Amino acid sequence: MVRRVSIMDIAERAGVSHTTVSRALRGHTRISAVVRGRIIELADQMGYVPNAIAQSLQQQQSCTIGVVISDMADPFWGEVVKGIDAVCATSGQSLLLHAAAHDEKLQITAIRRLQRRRVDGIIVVDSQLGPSEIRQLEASGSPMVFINSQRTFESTSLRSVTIDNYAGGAIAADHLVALGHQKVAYFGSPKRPGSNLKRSLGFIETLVAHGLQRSRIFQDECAADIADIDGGYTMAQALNEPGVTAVFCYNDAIALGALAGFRAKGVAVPHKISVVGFDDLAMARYSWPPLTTIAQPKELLGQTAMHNLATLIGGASVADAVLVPSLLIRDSSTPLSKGLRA
Amino acid sequence: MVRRVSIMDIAERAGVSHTTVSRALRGHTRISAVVRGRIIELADQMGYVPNAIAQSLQQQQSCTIGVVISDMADPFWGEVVKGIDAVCATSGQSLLLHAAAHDEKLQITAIRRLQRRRVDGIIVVDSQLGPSEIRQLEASGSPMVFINSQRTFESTSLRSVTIDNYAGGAIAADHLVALGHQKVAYFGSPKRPGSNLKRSLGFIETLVAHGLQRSRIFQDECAADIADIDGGYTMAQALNEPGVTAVFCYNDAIALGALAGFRAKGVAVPHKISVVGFDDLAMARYSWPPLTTIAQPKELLGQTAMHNLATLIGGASVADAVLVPSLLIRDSSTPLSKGLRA
DNA sequence: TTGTGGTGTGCACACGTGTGCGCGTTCGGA
DNA sequence: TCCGAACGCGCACACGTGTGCACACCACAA
Repeated sequence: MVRRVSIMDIAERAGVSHTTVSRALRGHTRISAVVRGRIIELADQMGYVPNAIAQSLQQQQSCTIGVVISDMADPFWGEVVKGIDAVCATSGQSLLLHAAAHDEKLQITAIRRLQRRRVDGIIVVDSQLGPSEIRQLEASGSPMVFINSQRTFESTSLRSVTIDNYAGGAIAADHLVALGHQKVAYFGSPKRPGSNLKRSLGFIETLVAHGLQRSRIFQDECAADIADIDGGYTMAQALNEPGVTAVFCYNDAIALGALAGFRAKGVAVPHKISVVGFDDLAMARYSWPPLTTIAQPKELLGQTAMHNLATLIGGASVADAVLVPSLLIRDSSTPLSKGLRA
Repeated sequence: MVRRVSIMDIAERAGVSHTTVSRALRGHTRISAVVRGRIIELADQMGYVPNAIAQSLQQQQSCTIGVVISDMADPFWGEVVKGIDAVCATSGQSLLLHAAAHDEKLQITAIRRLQRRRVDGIIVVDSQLGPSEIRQLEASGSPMVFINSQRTFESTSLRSVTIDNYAGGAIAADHLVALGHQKVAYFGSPKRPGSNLKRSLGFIETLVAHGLQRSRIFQDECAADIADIDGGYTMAQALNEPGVTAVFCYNDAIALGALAGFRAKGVAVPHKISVVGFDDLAMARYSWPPLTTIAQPKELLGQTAMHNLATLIGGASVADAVLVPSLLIRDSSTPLSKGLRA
């Protein structure tokens, strides 16, 4: 930290007390115009840069938001953070970012570090914390918002913003039924049990509501210790239920892997089998074929979280937010009749 | 910022001065074992969380690194930031992130904000600052490292980490020549004139060195006001030089657009034309066909930048770093003979 | 002349932490 | 017994900023 000019330095040069300098620069009313003018000019000339750290200490607020993210390089979370930042920028907040892979200990450590830095609030994306950790965090008193957390919780300082996973599954089911598919599969992931269950439930129950028999809905799940994309590849290879003409995947990563798996197997997508993903990753547009998917409003997710966190910091209360995903039709899903003709 | 327990509170409860508490917690030597034990226990029991803001003020260093990034959602920069964070995490630093789109004013504003926060150093990724702004920043004295900046500069506190763009272009040329291509094109972008020039120069001069005539090297450049991916699409559509069998693109975004453009035009990649990109975006793996590209070591870029910045902060001097890209062969490029046979 | 009210400025403290210096105590050796 | 050294701890200050209160000054009216 380079030694920089302080208001004391300016005060000395201007022949006044640091109090006057502080007031002049912050636009206090009862300062004579000439003194204010001289101080402002002097500050500019001396290259004064206010010390936000000292201000934070004095004001008891840091104007900083802590964000805990599982993987910095994940484009999905990148867009969420973009949404968070957009709101922060308007309110003059800064973003303190900490990575913490999918590990409870690491996440807790990251949160503790942010609390040491006295952030005004914390946003945790993709949290996998258990009930005991959450209780512990609640005691710390920091306002927190969890985005797409796998658990729900009841507390005054802890809130969540989630996507409606059940609705997402239902939308996928509606889409495939509308296309005429009669025998379908769900490719799940055990790594995020909460959302996986809801997506599959929304999918299956809606299919049943449309009159499909449960015996015509096949389910598979990849191993927990491999990457989703590899899991998708494996499940596509392993799928040997005759007559299955459509697959709904837990997320786009699995779907992209499935596309590769079906291609390697010689099964044409979408002519032989339709594939639907979830998330709308940036790369879903550029896969072959471009992926039909249930799109999450990623930036909105971040914006909403930040907005609600600001409310929490302000001392007011907010409700948990649930955002609805939307169907994005591309080329990896097609009507059954057309598929059979091909 | 919630009111939290301070060392004064602990001191009061322990019946000692805050000095003793501070020393006990920081592992000072000349503190009796029993007092230290009691204080540590008390601190734990009272839920003491050190105030990093006060520590920063006292120690005159914030243990915080500022990062200015053009677009939070850009997966390329996501990986770079991941590299930065990896090094930061080992040294206990935190990351203060500010977004600033491709705009000199915004970038300067972001840097000023970080300086107010008294970050120990700043990393600017994808800077587009002009010479006058850079001179201005130099005067501010903060150690800074620029990643893939479009300009070079000479200063003690400013350093750069860049990819060897010329070498990247040369590698692409070597690859296409080795595949037997005799007439090729370069799809450029005017938005980043510095790196665009170097990539094209490395590409063209190497081709010439391999004996190719300049008249057999076709160049195009997209408009500055559209997205790269759309530019790639347009250039692919517009390409009507007969006999061109390979295209090297300024980056993967243009290459992905070109893939779509050629597909729409009915030109098969790679059978009729080979396409090579630059960057190795995550989605380059999942395009159709998977994209051959000149891969940038993105995480290494971030790690190196952070490493050099730490050296700069430590008061030592470092040289500018230049990293070499590598060829990543996928399916969008193929030998000429095979292409003609197909 | 005195009282009143407004204006401009400074003193002193607060925020939470770390540390140089000094003081009192204890301990060991001569 | 005495003295120096080591030990254990607190005072007071520093870091840079903001603010409640008090004070001096001026203008104006009574």
